[in-house]
Amino acid sequence: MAQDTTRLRRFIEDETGSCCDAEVEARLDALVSLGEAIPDDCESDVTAFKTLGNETRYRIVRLLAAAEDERCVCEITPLFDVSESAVSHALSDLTDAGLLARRKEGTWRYYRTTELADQLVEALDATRGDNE
Amino acid sequence: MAQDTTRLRRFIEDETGSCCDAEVEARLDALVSLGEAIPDDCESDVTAFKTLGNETRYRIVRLLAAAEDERCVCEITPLFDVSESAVSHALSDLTDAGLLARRKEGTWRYYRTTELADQLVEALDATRGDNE
DNA sequence: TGAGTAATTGAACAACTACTCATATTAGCG
DNA sequence: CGCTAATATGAGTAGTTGTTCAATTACTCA
Repeated sequence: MAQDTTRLRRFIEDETGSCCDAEVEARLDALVSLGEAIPDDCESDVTAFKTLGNETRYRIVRLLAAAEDERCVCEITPLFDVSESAVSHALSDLTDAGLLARRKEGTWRYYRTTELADQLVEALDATRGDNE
Repeated sequence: MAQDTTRLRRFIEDETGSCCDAEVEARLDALVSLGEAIPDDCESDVTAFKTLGNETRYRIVRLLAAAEDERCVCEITPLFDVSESAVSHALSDLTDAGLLARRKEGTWRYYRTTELADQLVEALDATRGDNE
């Protein structure tokens, strides 16, 4: 936001036949306030998406979402072709991103999906097959 | 999937008091088939998330989702602090990921969100504020 | 057809990521 | 306590990404 608006001015001229400074201003303001509809915690949204944008982490979430229940780390690890450490890192990142929750019981650790993860997975499945 | 299962065996012993090979097998199979509930186009899911996991791209999607209508590239560009080229790359990546659709009219290009993008944004907003 | 404009594309490179290996933490048990 | 097991954490590094700059395409109109 601090860019050249000559192209936008020409665009408005194209639409309306003419264009004064005030119109460019008004259009920009309207766009900016649309942009401001973006929630404050945009950063955490981006983090959630970024965290799901990796096959190992995404598959862990799908597994736990399908399970509809918590699972122990030792149940999850054998399903993946990466090291135990990599799975542990993945679980930890997912938890930090608010996509998984953890429970300890002795030396075992159980993970389950959060509401956020469930909603995102559901949103994806809802549009699956649609071509738009 | 091809990992050590000694830990899983001990886990089952812990739960049930004892554990034979068949039980370990059965447990693993159950977990594997949960894993197989993961859709085939998992890769495109990961791509969608990865693409939203960047602030520039995410904010473009939020903007267009809030607009509930198409917008010309020249309207979008001035709102962002990156180069025109970066916005164009972002729009292109989002389109490839199935999150935006494009329409040409003369030299102007219009972009709008797809159903997939709308659903994902909505899923996020639906859980906003929840602490789980 | 040629000048001018909107948008896209490709190359280059600093910044970031995802994994592995080694080590640390935490818990149960003799 | 000291041993072992389950998981987590940190450092290192090969590979990936996001941006910019420069060049290109695609369209309009005189």
